[in-house]
Amino acid sequence: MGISERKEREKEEMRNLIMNTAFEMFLKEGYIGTSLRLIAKKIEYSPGTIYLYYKDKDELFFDIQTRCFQNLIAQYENTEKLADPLERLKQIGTIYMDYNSRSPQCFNLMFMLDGPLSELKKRDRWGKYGNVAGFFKYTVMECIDNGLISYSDPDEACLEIWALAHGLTTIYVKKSYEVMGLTESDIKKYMNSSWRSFINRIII
Amino acid sequence: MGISERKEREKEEMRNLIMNTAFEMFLKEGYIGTSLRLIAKKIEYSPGTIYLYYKDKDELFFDIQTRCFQNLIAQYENTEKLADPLERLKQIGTIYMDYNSRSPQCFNLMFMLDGPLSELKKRDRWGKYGNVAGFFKYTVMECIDNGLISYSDPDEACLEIWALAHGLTTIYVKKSYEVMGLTESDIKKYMNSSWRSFINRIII
DNA sequence: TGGCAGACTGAACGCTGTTCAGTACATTTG
DNA sequence: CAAATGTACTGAACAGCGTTCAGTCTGCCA
Repeated sequence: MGISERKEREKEEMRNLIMNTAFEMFLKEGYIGTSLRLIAKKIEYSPGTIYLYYKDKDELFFDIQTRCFQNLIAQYENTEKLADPLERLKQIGTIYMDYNSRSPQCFNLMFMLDGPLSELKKRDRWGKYGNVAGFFKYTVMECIDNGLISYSDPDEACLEIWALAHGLTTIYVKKSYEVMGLTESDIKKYMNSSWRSFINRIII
Repeated sequence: MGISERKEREKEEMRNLIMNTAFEMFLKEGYIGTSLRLIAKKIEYSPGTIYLYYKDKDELFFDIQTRCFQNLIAQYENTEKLADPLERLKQIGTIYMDYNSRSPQCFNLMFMLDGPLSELKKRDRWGKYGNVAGFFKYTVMECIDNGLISYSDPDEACLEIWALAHGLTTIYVKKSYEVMGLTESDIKKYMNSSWRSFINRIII
């Protein structure tokens, strides 16, 4: 059945076309700025067509969110090779803040928007394997097991360490540092020093 | 000129009516869920009327955001009386996380939405007096001056301490803890312990 | 070659923020 | 007191949004 296979392939290609176009537009304009009508116009199809490939906007942006997570994971390619868990932990934070600062729209979609995130939970994508959280938790546990950081509960350790990096990133991306009268260059500098100082505090 | 005064008063009352109604609806339904048309319907006026009192939706929600900040400030009424700056610092974090967790929509408006925040900057509301940031910074500086916490740069100290509380709150409000496979009761517990443990780490 | 299945369209629905010509009433003026 | 002015308000209209669906068009199979 070569024909049905070709149709399957064409369907896949169309989904990819929509996804790639949507992702590109999303990076520039964000979630709200990327309408299905504009995506349709860009790929020169009618708005209704997108609904033949995606149930609704949420489903499309769920896939975009997944890609954002994959991109984040990809940043850790070289980090995984590091033998020293503490060194790994340091880099995880640095890379996390760096990637999210450079891709604020991805950060928004992954952690700031309510919609797609709840979808993520339903679909149970937070598996143990191959995702960022798992890698992070594994590293933290290794640090604890080797007596490198002063935590006993891995979950609490993960949350606290993540919260700092996440908080710094959020403050940066949302420009909340303006509340404190700081400039963008201030916070960029402080993000690095704060992360270093925090790591030093938790090292045994 | 009693008439013009009455008109002034009526104008003020109308603005308050819009604001109070909008704020009430906003607390329940959030920024996106609160449309000008629904506000207009609730106060039994036409949609166009709101534009006689507010330039646009952003300006209205800027005022709502201001109220959110005022409410946050109000939480610190008793805290300001504390003589011990370290005790004050502890409470600032606890109250911050508590208030924002109980009023997630306010938290969103204050720190997650892009629009009104940039307006805030333009209008220069981040003054030194009477706002949360000022009180926080003053407390941190007092801690440093009295040799209570191991920081030298007040700005870095503020940012790092805030980042932790802010990160924990963000993770809670946005339910991002689900990424780590944690439940809501988990994070509630960990938010308190993480804050305590962090404070202990920075105490000299 | 006729019929069918699937891809696609584009108008339509109800929603949004926003604008503005027109109305209706209160106040000021002649 | 009547006319003119001013202002508060309306509601239809515009352009955009996500979404639906009757209808069309085309390529495949019998």
